[in-house]
Amino acid sequence: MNVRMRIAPSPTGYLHVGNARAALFNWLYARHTGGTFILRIDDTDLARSEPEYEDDVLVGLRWLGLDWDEGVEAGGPHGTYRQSDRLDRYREVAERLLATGAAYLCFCTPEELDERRKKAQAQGRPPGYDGRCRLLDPVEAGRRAAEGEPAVIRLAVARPGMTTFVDVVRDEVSFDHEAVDDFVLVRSDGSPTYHLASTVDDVDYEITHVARGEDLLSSTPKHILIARAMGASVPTYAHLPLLFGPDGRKLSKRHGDVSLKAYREGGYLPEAMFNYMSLLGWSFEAETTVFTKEQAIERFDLAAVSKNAAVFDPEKLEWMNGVYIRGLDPIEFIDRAIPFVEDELGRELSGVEREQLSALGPLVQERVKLLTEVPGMMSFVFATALTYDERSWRKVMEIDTTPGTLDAALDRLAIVGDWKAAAIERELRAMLDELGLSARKGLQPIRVAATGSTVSPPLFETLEVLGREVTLDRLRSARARL
RNA sequence: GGCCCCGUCGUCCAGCGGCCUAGGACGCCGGCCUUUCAAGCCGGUAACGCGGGUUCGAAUCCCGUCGGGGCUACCA
Repeated sequence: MNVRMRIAPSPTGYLHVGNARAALFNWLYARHTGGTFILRIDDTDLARSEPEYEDDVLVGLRWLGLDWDEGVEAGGPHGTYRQSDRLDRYREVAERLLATGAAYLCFCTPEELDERRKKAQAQGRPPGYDGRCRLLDPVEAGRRAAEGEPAVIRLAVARPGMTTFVDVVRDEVSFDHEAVDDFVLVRSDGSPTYHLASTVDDVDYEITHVARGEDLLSSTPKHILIARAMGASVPTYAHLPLLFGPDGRKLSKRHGDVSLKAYREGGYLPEAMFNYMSLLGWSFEAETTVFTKEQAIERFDLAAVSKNAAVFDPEKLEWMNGVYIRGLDPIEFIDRAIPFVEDELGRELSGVEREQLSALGPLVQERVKLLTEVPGMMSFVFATALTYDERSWRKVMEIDTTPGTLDAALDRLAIVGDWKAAAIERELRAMLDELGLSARKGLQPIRVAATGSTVSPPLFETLEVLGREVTLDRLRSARARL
């Protein structure tokens, strides 16, 4: 059987990391099985759907490296893969279910339903719809609807009854139909509900495996019932553990950054994001946490997905991002970092500046966890008038050996023959000997003078990149400021 | 309230009846290295929610209990 899986986000907001994780698991399994991965846009909620969000979904998935074989922008045998283009189809299915008696018209008003629900809940009964309109004569009901009386279409759920299915991650799950009410398929304005649209699409697109968040577990009997009523086969379901925020609740906006976009712009590498997210509810192997996309595809299995919810841990993600940054080819690192530097600078870098950046690149690369940290770590190179970090200045410039150190450094650096890190180091170490200073004490003033901070890339290389003129200039300025 | 799901270090995972005096990773703490900061290396901290069974033997199976979560819409 050819595996066909889909991810069906609603473009009502930026791509959520929970959805991105679900997309990732679907993609991994599709790739693992040599199946087909499909991107469908569930935009039945016309009021809240925005093109900007749809765009963000596409950009986000591509950024993560999740390519789709069918769907929006990729095409395929099923049209546009957008629910808003299939309204007629949902209507058609609903009419047929109505005709076969699998569904019925309901004229209860929202107010009545609300009232009855409250009462049921107060009495400890299942709060769902009580099925009252099911008793109506279909012909009579049809006439009322034709006359314009507002009506919804509900599925006639078998009662008594029970729906049982085997969930790939949770094994067998059953729902007594006591708790599955005759839910709405089509609203009184003629629009399909999520349950109808999503299930019809899954059937029409011949989806074989539905892997989605556990929040949809209790809706699954509804989807199975619709598929069966359509005379279609039921896909295999896999309900993925939910992603929690640090407070142990479903990850949502109030937890801060829940959009993938925030991570894309926050200096994270897609490889790291991919790796980290794949660990939320799954493990590559007991002792291994860092692995490639290919390795993940090779080993991924829905049946091995964990049942318990996972807390999204930003600290571990950041650590992992550092691992991936350090693993980057130096050229690649600079290429990826440059946009962040230019963004911070508000202008493009010149050729010379790019070279300086490249020279310092490998030294900075192993010191950052996020690409967004690069500008802060390199900006001193481009500064025309250096600003000193106040704490750094107080800590090392206001001690009594500093003036002498700077004077000595100035003298020695002026005569360094070949302005290279090795020569600079030789000269400065000789200076330390002469002054009887430890490297720790003697080099810090030079660092602060040259970079403005006690924290910087290694000093000798840094001075080499700055060049003799700029270095001497900065030492003089600092000396004058003492 | 009803239904459903879940319960191993603070967090993410490993464990699927004996290999467990419970393993890895993040974090945290300490040390080494060191021109700062990182990185790296070494070491440490820390968990089977609880109570009953089943079994020669239970983190692993069963029941209960407690706890957490999800759903409960003419949202998705």
